[in-house]
Amino acid sequence: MSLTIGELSRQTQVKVPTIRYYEQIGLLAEPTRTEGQQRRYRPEDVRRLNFIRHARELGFEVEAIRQLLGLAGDPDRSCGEVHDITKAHLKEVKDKIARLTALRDELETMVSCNHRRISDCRIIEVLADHGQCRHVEH
Amino acid sequence: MSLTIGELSRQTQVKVPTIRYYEQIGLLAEPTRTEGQQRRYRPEDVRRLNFIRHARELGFEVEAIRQLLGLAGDPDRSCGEVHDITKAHLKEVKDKIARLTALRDELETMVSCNHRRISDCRIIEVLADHGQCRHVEH
DNA sequence: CTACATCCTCTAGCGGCTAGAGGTTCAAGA
DNA sequence: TCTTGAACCTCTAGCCGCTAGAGGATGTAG
Repeated sequence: MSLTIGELSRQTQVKVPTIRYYEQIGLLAEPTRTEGQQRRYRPEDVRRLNFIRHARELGFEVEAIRQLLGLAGDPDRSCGEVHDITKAHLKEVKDKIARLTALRDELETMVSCNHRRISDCRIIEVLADHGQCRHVEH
Repeated sequence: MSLTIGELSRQTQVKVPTIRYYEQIGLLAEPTRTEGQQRRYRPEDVRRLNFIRHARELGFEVEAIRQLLGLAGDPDRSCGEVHDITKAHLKEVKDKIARLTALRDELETMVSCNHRRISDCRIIEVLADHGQCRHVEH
């Protein structure tokens, strides 16, 4: 019925030390313990930890997850705040994509270097002098 | 003729503690010192630090920059290795863009939540159960 | 009852900085 | 020449989100 930390780890794909870390920073509640002080988890903890893992995979910061968990535990409130957190995160993600796309274009230009001696290498030049490249300002 | 660490900082937009940190980890050579132990930089150091800063902005890791600097200091070698480092980095950047784009789409679906009570909120559901969403595996 | 996989706590480390304490140096102005 | 005070110095500790390892205890299958 109850799970060891290792079983919880296997079911959620979250590493054992990470589970303990989440408990330490208060993302996961302290589970019950056996007489020998080993942690035993309830099946619901799988769901909560999956929530955390998925949110982390999506790039939510721990602090944001903490907020989401707080809101999620209060089923009668409007989900406007949840919406706001997600929207803020979406904006960050879009910005990051824009910056990486500019970067990708710049790297692609750089990679067109044609293997002469270092002293002629465009990559080195571009890195040494920002003005040399068509850099999209950020 | 020589620059204080503050002037170097202003010219390169790299913060003073970061310059000292780069020296500590061996990215920047130890500069000359005044009698009172204050650092004095040569104009060439501006160029080297700009190289480092730009490479960092482009997302190169310190270790990669160390390699690039080593290669750049050896003007007679083929720049094939430089090319390889950049290409590997380009691949990473492309992968990151792909993952973020999938994430963006997922977040956009989530944001279409229509502000009812938390218990109906799609965002919470999606986070709680990975299977609910059309997630691009990575 | 034994073996041994898994668990426990605790501490330290990673990358890439950033911040602060507490003290010293340097250059400009009086 | 002296005095300010901004900028410098070193050192230590902290940030995030884990990850690794030491050294020892527990739990379960055979």
